[in-house]
Amino acid sequence: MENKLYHAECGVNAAIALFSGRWKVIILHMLSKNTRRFGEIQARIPAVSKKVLTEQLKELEADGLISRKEYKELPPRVEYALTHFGKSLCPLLADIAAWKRKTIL
Amino acid sequence: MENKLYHAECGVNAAIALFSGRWKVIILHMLSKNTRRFGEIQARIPAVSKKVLTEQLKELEADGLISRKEYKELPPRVEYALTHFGKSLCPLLADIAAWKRKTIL
DNA sequence: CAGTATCCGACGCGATACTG
DNA sequence: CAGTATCGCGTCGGATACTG
Repeated sequence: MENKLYHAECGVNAAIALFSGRWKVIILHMLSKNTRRFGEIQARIPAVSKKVLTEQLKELEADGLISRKEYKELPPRVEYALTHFGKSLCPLLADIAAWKRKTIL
Repeated sequence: MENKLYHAECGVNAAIALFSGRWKVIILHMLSKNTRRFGEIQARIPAVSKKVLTEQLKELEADGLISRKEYKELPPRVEYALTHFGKSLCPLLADIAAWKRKTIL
């Protein structure tokens, strides 16, 4: 993208990309209440497939929004949690929700 | 989407969809400063094709974020402007930009 | 349990040519 | 000037089967 346009949007698109994805907002909201295991997340989002859930979690982790802790046990156990960065996003999502509510009513 | 999940995300995904799109943030930002004609918008975003620009403008209009006024002249003239709803979105985009700046630094 | 591997259809977006 | 029509590609997400 050209510089003029970059300054116009000020990274908004890049920021949006961090939490746009079919299940990311739901995952972030879920983890804001509790650390969760992979299976728990999947159980609470019945419509998501393992492949897609894995992808979304990997992207969220790569973007620094969530952390992944693997316990070397048998059977394996993995815990996902919000990072500090991820927690900082929650108020913004609340603002977005509030904006939508205001305008629909 | 199921009800439980709907309540979890509180319409955030739907709200995000209103302004996620390759050029929507840039268009909204541009129109926040001035009413613009189709050709002016295109000239300021060289990378966008007519087809895609038309699509994005139509979606923004359908979502109530911008208005389209057509003057029956020859050659044709069309003016795009932010609606009140569209203007209400700008502070939110600024918040998103601010969030991103804070965390990158 | 927590993933991978593979296939596939839908959609977003860009390039190009044509039109009232 | 402000579009429409057509084509094609890349990415996203869903379905299913397999694995350490």
